[in-house]
Amino acid sequence: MLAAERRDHLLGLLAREGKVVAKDVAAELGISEDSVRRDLRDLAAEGLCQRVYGGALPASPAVAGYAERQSVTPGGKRKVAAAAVDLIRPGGTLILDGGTTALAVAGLLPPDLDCTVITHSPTVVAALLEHPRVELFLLGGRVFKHSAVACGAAAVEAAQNVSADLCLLGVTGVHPEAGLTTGDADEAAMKRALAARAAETWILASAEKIGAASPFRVLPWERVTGLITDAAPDHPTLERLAASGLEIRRAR
Amino acid sequence: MLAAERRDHLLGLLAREGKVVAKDVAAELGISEDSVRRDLRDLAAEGLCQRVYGGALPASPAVAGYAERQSVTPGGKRKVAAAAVDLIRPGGTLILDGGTTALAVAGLLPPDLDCTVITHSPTVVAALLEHPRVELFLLGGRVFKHSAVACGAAAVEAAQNVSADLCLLGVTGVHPEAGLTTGDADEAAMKRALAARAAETWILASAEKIGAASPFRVLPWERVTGLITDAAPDHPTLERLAASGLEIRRAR
DNA sequence: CCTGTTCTTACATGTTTCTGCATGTATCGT
DNA sequence: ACGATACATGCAGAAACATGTAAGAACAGG
Repeated sequence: MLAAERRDHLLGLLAREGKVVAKDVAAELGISEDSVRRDLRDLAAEGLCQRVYGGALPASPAVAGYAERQSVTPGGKRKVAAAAVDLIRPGGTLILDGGTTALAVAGLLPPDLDCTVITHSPTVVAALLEHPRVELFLLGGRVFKHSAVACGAAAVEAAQNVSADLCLLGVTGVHPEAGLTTGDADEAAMKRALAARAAETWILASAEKIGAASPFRVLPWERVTGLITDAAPDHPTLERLAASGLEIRRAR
Repeated sequence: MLAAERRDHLLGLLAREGKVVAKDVAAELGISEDSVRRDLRDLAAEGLCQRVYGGALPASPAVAGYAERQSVTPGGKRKVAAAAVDLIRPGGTLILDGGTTALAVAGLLPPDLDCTVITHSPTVVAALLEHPRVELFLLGGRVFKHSAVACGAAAVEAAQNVSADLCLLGVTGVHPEAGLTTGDADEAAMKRALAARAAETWILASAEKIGAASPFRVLPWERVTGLITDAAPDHPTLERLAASGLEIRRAR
């Protein structure tokens, strides 16, 4: 049992079950509670979890989503990504956000698709390096390590120099009152800047994001063309959004 | 048991089981743990795995994908990269080029090093995302897929807004007459722009580059602080360069 | 075929890091 | 307030690590 494995195990438990009890994990893995506590303390120091008496809870929404980077793309995100690919027109220009859903979109682009992809995510670039026809443009800036994208003033400024037909944005929260939200202020500003440079902006949000709210507002609904999700159409949040006129496309 | 076989075996284990425990592999293959550790260190320097206490874990897909595409990765690059790391001062700002040698530098940065890394390579960014203390700044622009770096007018312009203490550049040719050369004109211009923004510029060139020449000139010798290579000091090209006053540092 | 060189590998050393236990302290539930 | 549990700290043994060194294999040149 490598120390790094323990760490992953703990993060996995946090993501799956929403909590970690030091005593239980120690018994389960056959290690001392001290080691579990030490690991949790380290993870908390990195902002990956929140230490509480008896164990730990997932990190605050501001940094949540970091841990999921390692794991495989869940089915929901893949469905949403597949539906988003249908929006892309050959020969066009696409602004692609960072995050796992956008990364899934990159992976699903058909090999014969001829288009330009603009992104602030090095990960998306890496995923599309092998693509034979896509032209890549990278927006630079200070790299926000938690979500692995460029943001900040320089990145926002770089975004002013591009324009596109379509912008696909991921968010961490879609809420009737709070609107479209994400966990970091700079990231929110960057998404806003991206959306402003495209003729159409679609939001990609797998089911677990619907009804959730994060600290920072990304966009008002008026700036959004539509929403793609795999959540059931009768989800109360979706019904309210549809009633207010937002186009909602169901991924399946 | 050939060294290359061991390497493949380790990569296979990483892919199949998601981890490698140095002790176990040593017992399984009947070799010393030192050899396993050496191999893992080399693989980590090439970005093919991530070293952890007790063994290794798979590298992030973005880095592994790029590193795998490079056909030959001679051991010399690791030595050159290790020598380059010695030039980096804590708290300083470093401009890091793209390419496998620069990637090896990124992989060899000590975890306790506190510095800012500016790069136009998404791969380098991906390699340093896990680094706990390094601050990352990404220079954006059109992505040149062959070498996976941002270049072109936008990237050169972005480079004008940064400055650093040290710039580490890779080249594909080091030749007494042709000078420092590389295979793409835009890439050469980008390297030139990077070098112009740093107080010191060092060239990283493993042995096979010495005496070679590529189509496009990167920099005149006057703009270069020194050269790091693992080629023998009595290499005719190096002797000529040293005679003309260039500082040459031998990696071993 | 021989010789000197280089590279690789294994071992030996000292250092660092990890882990579990012991102690004393803080916090929780009753 | 009390006992029980969780916690932080210090410590010691163990494991992993880096480094240097020496023996052997592979190689190039004569």
